Amino acid sequence: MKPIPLAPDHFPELRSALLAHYDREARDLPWRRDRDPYRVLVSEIMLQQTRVDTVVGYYDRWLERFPTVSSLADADEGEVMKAWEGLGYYRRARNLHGAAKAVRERPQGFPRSSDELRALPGVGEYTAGAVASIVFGEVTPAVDGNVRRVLARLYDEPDPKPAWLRERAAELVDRGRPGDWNQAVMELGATVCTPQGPRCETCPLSVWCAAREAGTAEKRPAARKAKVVPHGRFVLAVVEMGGQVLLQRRPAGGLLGGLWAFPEQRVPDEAGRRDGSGEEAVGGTAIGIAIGIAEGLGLRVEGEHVRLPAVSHRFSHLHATYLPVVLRVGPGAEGVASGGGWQADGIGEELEEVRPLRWIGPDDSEVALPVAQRKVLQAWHEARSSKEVACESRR
DNA sequence: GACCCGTGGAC
DNA sequence: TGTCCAAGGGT
Repeated sequence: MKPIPLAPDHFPELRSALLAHYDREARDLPWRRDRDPYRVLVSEIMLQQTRVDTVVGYYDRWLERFPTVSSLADADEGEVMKAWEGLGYYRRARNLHGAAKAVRERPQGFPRSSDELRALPGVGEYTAGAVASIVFGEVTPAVDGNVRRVLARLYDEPDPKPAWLRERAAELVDRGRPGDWNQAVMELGATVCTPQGPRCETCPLSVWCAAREAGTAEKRPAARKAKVVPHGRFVLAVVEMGGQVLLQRRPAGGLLGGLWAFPEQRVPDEAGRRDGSGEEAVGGTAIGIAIGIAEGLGLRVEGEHVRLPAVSHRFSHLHATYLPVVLRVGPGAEGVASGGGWQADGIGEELEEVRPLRWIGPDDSEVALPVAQRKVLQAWHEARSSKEVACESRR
């Protein structure tokens, strides 16, 4: 069947076909149960660069803990980060928290237009369009990765530019059901017009699809060349005292910002070693570096220092190898994680914790830890447990 | 436009 | 095992 060249004359028929498909096949997702602006905003922020299956659990727990925009605005930042733990791109959590505070400060309440939504932290062009169309019925496009792929195939365009995508998406939006339309295109991209193995046989748009006719669907849009991901190595100071370890809160803004982690120091990477075995090249110096980290925190280490197995972790833009070293400190070290305070940063109204250090146990469930740090904590706990067992057996 | 920013699942 | 990449935003 030869496709019909897609002209504006065909838009009404195309819209009806996709909306009918959506009405029939749409997945039952938690954030589709109602059109509460706060809930839809939460879902859209969580869904940024994150799969639906991953988000569902976080979404339900989040709304249980922060059911309204004001409850989120009033929440402690540590609790917000804890609720986001494991979801990644942690700046989203702080931005969502900031957005809730911004909404609370608005006399008009929740922003009702895409332009106003765009002013909230963490809300860009896509998210503003999605919320405005879904919740408030604004006739505006929402171009995400799915929409980009669907349009690239529909027009057989190898390298669709943002401006071109915005124009195509805007002219196609269904005037009566803009929110359903935007979700329908995304849903099609996620379930039918997939990156690999698109199911053109079942696609309601196939009769208009130029890529299907040309046999180029799977090549549209053209793949971007993969970048080489650099490797980094970090010595971690696992400072142990009385069954607890010392964590430091990472500065907001950077990698894993706002989460708690073992104090670290980056060490030069061994050229050509990407297999994670390069830690041996550091040899005993890792312990010396770890001691330096601890001393920099005002701690005096004593007794035996033991290295834990290296932990490899892939971030989106960095392949990290962590070299954890367990250090012992004597009584009196509690003070490094107390006596801290809060201090204005002199710019905004936010308070910055002066000494973000704290002791935690192996089963701590209060602080938000990155996945790799959780692995190190677990390795420390297991090493410690096995040693205790060994001591027991000698008695 | 390029780069930074997490994680887990599919192949 | 390596590779891709998923309902992007900020700088």
